[in-house]
Amino acid sequence: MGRQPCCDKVGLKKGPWTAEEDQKLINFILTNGQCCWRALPKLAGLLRCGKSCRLRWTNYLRPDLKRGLLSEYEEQMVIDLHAQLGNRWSKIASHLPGRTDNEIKNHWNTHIKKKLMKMGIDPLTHKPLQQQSQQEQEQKMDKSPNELPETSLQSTITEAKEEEKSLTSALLDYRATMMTMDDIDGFCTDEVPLIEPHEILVPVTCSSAPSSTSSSCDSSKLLEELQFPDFDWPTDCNTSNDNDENFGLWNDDFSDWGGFAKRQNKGSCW
DNA sequence: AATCCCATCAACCGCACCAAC
DNA sequence: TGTTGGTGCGGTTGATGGGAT
Repeated sequence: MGRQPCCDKVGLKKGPWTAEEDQKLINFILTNGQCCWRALPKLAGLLRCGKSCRLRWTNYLRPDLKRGLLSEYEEQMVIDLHAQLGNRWSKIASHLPGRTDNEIKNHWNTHIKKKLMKMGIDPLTHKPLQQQSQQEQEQKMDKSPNELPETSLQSTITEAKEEEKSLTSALLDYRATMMTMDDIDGFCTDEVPLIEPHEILVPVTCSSAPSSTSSSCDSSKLLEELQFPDFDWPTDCNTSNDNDENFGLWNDDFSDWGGFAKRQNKGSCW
């Protein structure tokens, strides 16, 4: 006997969220806290499954989310953390306050992967591609040393390797710089520390308007305009409401939101 | 101006994990 | 100890916008 589906899908809405749905969800969570996602849609008057609500909240509506592209520093952190943790996006995201696993995963697949490939780094192993292919070749040689034919391709490969070498050293230089920054902050990626929000100094270039999909457009407007009635906003944030980049300012007082979340989770489960 | 193609990212799906019983 | 239900996670899909032709 298989598992029950997370929700009976009959009559439930799918696809992009409307501003109205967003508002319902936000209002409900801010009033009641997050708890029992399965029951939430009914109680909040939403025709969505609990899973969908949770995802919408954690990936898009949470007020502590940073919007916009990842900074160079964040990107480098993602790369370093990925080297240690692999595709454990939620773990990686936990080191980048205001970023979601989904966001990081998407950014990895669309930007970082390509960037690394261009630099001659294998995004899976984080090793230089040439070194990897050499290893693979050696393995092949071990298996069948006489099978490798000398082809004209090899000279081309050598040229490509030279190019890769320079790219790789460029990357290593870059990483060394980043490591120096880490040293300054007392951050060593080997330890994979939890970074306190106040330690993150990320230039918020939120002019990087939130994504352009239909639902997000509606919702970003909603988020800008929305007043959260029962929510104790950090003062910094209130003072910056007239600024389109205000989401970034959450970083300054992220701990307050953490406290809020804890409070909400602790006490107010209906 | 119309169409095609590609990149991006929000949202979905299915499985894994964990706590409660 | 096994079962069940709730939640979290990672992979994948599909809608959308923008650039190229």
